[in-house]
Amino acid sequence: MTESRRRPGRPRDKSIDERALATTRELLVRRGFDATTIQAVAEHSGVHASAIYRRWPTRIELIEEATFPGLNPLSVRPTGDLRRDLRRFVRAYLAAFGAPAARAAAAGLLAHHQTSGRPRTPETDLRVSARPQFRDILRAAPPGSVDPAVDPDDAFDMLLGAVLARTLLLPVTTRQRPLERTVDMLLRMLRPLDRPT
Amino acid sequence: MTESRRRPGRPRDKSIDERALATTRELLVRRGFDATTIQAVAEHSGVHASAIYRRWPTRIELIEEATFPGLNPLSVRPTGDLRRDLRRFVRAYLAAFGAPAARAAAAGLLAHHQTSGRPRTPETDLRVSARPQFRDILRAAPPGSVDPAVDPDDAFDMLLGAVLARTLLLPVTTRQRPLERTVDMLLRMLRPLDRPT
Amino acid sequence: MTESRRRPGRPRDKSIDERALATTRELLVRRGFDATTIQAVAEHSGVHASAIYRRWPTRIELIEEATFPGLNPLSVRPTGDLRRDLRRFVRAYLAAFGAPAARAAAAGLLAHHQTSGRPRTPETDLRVSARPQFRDILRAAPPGSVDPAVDPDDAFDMLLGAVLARTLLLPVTTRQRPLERTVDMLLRMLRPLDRPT
Amino acid sequence: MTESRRRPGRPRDKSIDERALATTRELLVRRGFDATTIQAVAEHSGVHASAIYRRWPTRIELIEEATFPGLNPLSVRPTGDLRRDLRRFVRAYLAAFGAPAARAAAAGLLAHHQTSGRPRTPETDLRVSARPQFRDILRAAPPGSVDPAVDPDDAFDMLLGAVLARTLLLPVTTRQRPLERTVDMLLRMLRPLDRPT
DNA sequence: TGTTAACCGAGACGGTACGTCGGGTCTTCCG
DNA sequence: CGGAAGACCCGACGTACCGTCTCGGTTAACA
Repeated sequence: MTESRRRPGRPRDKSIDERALATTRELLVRRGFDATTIQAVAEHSGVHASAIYRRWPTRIELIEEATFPGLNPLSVRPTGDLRRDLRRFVRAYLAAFGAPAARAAAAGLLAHHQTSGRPRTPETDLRVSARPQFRDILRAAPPGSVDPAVDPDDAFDMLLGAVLARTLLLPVTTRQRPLERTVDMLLRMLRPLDRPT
Repeated sequence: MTESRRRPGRPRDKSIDERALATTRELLVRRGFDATTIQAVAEHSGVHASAIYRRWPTRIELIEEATFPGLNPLSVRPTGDLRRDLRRFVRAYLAAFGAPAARAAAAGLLAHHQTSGRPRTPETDLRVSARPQFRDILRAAPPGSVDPAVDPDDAFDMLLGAVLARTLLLPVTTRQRPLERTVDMLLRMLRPLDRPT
Repeated sequence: MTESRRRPGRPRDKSIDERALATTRELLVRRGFDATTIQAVAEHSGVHASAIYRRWPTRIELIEEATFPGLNPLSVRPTGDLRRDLRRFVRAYLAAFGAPAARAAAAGLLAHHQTSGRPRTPETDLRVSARPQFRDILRAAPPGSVDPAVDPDDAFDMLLGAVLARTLLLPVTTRQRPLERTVDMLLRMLRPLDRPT
Repeated sequence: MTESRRRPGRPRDKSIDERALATTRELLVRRGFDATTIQAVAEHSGVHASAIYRRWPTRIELIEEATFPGLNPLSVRPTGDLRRDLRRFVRAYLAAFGAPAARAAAAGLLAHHQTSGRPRTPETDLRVSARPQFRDILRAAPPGSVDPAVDPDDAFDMLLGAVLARTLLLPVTTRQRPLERTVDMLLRMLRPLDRPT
């Protein structure tokens, strides 16, 4: 209810938000993070710079909203089929990071947050945290398929790293390693060490 | 021999290089990538800005040399003891990325190179490529300890990602996950699938 | 009426124009043309350099406006009394060139325009052209006091030269030759060659 | 004898002086005073900048020597024919100021000396003073042709101004007013006021 | 039917960094 | 010692963004 309180005065033009965000993404992909300045967005979008500053206090926040808008877009309900769950999870995870604009922005955002000093947990920078979902998947897996000695966080770190590596290191145009190979690596990591007859 | 030919003209003052690079690293750690400007380095180091521009045409190149100077500092001769080799490898790898200045610079450099358009292989951005050494280690491992079905590059990508994640995501001051855990994960990935006799 | 249309956007702070111009004149007199840099004006006036660049694209234009602001400040209505008209004319002319700041700037401006290549008539450099007024004065003189054989432009050139010489050659502090002597020289030049009884 | 004392060490290469001066004049004419920098002279002449600094401590002195080398090139022995003497005098005077390089340099040199603060007499800046010669000419004129009431310095100032005006105000390429007109103006100034018998 | 508050565009404001260029001085090696 | 080369310190140049601000004019909801 508190949300729907109409503010007095002239309402904002929603189309301005959209045009600004779309142009931001376009510039990120075509010109890169450094060149995605507020003035450049203003020029290319036709939205005046002050209308942009009215919505996003700094260019960082504009870029953040343009690339990682929602807080947690991942919601995969585990089925119990470990390989299938992991595949869907990795796919969803990559979808967030894999969008060209997101890939172009990720490193810049990380660089900025490196020093911003505000309270940070590892993944909040990119507004994507999926640790709980990952744990749920492992918990739903059939007994014997996941070694209880493996710390889920350790495995998640490896996965997060692999996704980041794909995102940050490869130019936007490069052909990506097939997703299935990453899932394989995960399964290998998780399975129990050996199975005494 | 060809190298030692004295160049004509007044020789450069080596201490200027050192002071500039040291100050650059210091600023990266204390103020972060964005604040490590050429003028800031000039002020804090006492080196005049033009002397800096004479050596590094742009601040990016200054930061690169300050943080990832040599091309390939990793050289680990495999002993055949897989766990030990991997441990030394990961440690050496982390040493390159783990230095506070390097951690502070890495994301910024990646962001910049994202669009610089010049020919890039995945790791050249940070001037660290260790794929061949990694393959050597796997090759030297005793038979039966590494599953031949595992593509060494897949495993290396996971490792690189894990290192990157530690580097980029955590603030400089954060306590790191113990290195041994990462080595464990790697060993799990590599070992052959057990077959019931 | 068309003039007074309010321009959109935040109006310029008029006091900035005044402070910058005043400081420019002051520096010209006290430090000279070469030392009257935009940064020096910024420092001494408290006006930020970017506010100066917003108004005058280059320091030459700033100095021009500070020293020879209007296009044609001379307007002397001839009375027919030749000596009196000339005296007032020369006085007005000297007033434009005689201001200390103008004297300090004139040579520098001329030096700059020597090569600027843009379309130039002799006096436009210093934005002072008084040829028409001079001709009016001669035309209004009583018959017989001005030799019709004298080309007014020739006489004007001599006058302009004399004024320039006073302006450019003498240090700002030097005592000037009395104005009346210059008027005398002009009258001598203009009068008819001889008067047959 | 004192002059010919051979200094120890390698003698200076005279051709360097000439090349530097010639290039300086060329640049003055083609690019103007501001663009005639020491580095530009070095590049265009092939003479290294340090060789130039060894000879002329500042660029101003280089330009001075390149444009107004000798101290007093005017020496016109009066013949008593006033018009002829004046014509030769004006011609000689214009020859010094009229050379393209000199015309291009004059304003700049004046601007510089405006503030240099060292003891200055009016014409020393441009190293040309011809007041004494001018007085000699008037003195040698036949009685009755020069009004004794005219202060020779007043007349000389008018002449100097006229020459300066031609030099400074007109672009290097402009067609000049014929010299004879200037001589006429001078004669008009000088002749006695006619008295009805 | 006005108020009224927030919108919109335009653009000025104080700042900071950029990378270039010129000024003169100094240091090195070579002839 | 002269010459060539080039490093050194210093400071001005003009551009580009940053994020804030002040305007006049517009647009809806509310009184």
